[in-house]
Parts: sequence; C-alpha cells; structure tokens
Amino acid sequence: MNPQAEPVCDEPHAHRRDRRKPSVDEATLGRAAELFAALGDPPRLRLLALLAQGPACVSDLAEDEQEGMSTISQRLKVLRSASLVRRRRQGKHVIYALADQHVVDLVFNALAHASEAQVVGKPKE
Amino acid sequence: MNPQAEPVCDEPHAHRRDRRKPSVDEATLGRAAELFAALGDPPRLRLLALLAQGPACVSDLAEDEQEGMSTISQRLKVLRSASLVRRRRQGKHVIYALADQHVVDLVFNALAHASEAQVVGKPKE
DNA sequence: TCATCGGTTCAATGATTAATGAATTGATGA
DNA sequence: TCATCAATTCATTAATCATTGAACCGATGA
Repeated sequence: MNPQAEPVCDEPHAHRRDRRKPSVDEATLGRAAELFAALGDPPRLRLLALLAQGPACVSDLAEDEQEGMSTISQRLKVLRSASLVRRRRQGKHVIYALADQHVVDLVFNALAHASEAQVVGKPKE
Repeated sequence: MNPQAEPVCDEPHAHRRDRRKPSVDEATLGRAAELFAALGDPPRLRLLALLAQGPACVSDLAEDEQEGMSTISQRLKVLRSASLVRRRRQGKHVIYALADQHVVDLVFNALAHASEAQVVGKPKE
C-alpha cells in the first residue's frame, strides 16, 4: 500500500537497521572534535581569518581586535593546541601564522559555505 | 645581509603589517562558528559518524549510544539548528539523516585528517 | 475516545570554558 | 646588571553548555 522509494516501516520498528559497528575509534573522533571546537568560537575564528591574510604578532592582533594581549594570547593558545597555528620568535615579538595550507582551505571553505547557504534558511521547526 | 624569503623585522616593530581591513562580515563568521561548534563535541560528532552510515531514528541512535532519548534528541537539535542533519517523520518514528553530501564530506575529511596527523604530534611548548 | 509509544521541550543542576588583571618569563638594549 | 617591552601564565569570576528526568506533544491502534 506504499510502494515508494524509501523503505516503509510496517513491522514494529524496522528501519533497515542492522547493528552498526563502532564506525571510528574514540581517539580519532576526539581529535577531530577538538579541532572543530577550536574553530567553533567567533573570536577565535576571526583571529584565523586575520591570520589568513598573513602572519602577525600578538600585539598587532590585539590592536586589530581591540582586546588585551592576555585575551588574544589565550585564544591563540587554544588554536595552537589544536595545531591550527604555528608560532616563531622574532626578537621581542612572537609571530603567529596558520599552521598549513590545509587550515587555510578549511577556514576559507567554511566561510564561503557560510556566506552562501542561508538561502533556504535553517529549519525553525 | 639576509635575502631570505621571510621578511625581517629590523625596524622597531615592522612586520609588514599594513592595516587590515575587516576580512569577513560578522554574520558569516558567526554562522561558520556555529557550524564548527556543533561539530566540536565528541558525542555529537559520533552521532554524525553514525548517521554517515545511513539514516536512523532517535531510539535506535539512543540504543547505539547507550543514552536516553532525551539526551540524543538534544544533541540532534544542536546539529539540526546548524543545518547538519535533516529529519522526517515516518509513522511514530522520526528519522534523522545527514543534511547533504557536503556534510558527509566534511565529517569524513575531518576524521581522515584526525587519524593521519598526530604523526608529528602537537607542540607541547 | 483512550492508552500507548516515540520524541520533544522544559527547568534545574553540574561541568566547561572564556575573559580579565596581576604576577611572571624571556629577550633586548642601555 | 637593570629597565623595558612583548608575551605568557595563573587564579578568579562570569557565562555558556551538556545532561537529566519530568512533563508534554503527536501519531497510531484498540
């Protein structure tokens, strides 16, 4: 009575759900989540967008963001422990830069996707 | 005396930092951050990995994860408001699935990257 | 209509996490 | 060595977020 494409659920609870195996190991999943979590904060993501324009030292970033150096340093610490940025000393200054091209792509892709999208609007219910 | 690739900083604070323009608008950045934040939690990411194997209803996901339905439902709510998953009703059940291929790619890429990596280890200092 | 089942929402609680200023470290130049 | 400047760390406080069970909603079948 319902020969459609999607499988029907006439049995009491039969969604074609054969037991799923543990798809990914926890360690991998944890690292991926940590990476996403580091990206999932507007101030930190803005910092990355800034670094995408080129390396910069902490005080310059602090000036751009109009925040204290302590605050910026803490944000960079999170990004660094997720391996998203690198740092090197240069005299009194510490220069930060995006870790690699992969990160650059990740940031740009996310921003591009986020600026498109929103066409359909997200479901409110 | 130092004709290398990286610009040198001999002036008191000259890192080739011409004033940066506001690279991205806040709204876009905010949406991108929300998306990352939704992905940045191991239990939620695990849920997505599970859904990457195919659609499933809440009670099955709850069983797989050995959690209450309320907990799973809340997690799905976060994923849904970030437009990462879709849902449809099927009789008494509500079936969740990844929103689109883009999300599938995103999840797989992240997991792939997280399982490679770690080769160099993250900087402890 | 009523009872039941799957799912969601609500409100309270506990746990993470970000921001902030003070103290500290490290490098430079006097 | 000392003073200074850039940056980090530390400890406190505030804010955010995840979890949980109870109440509620919506579809189904008796």
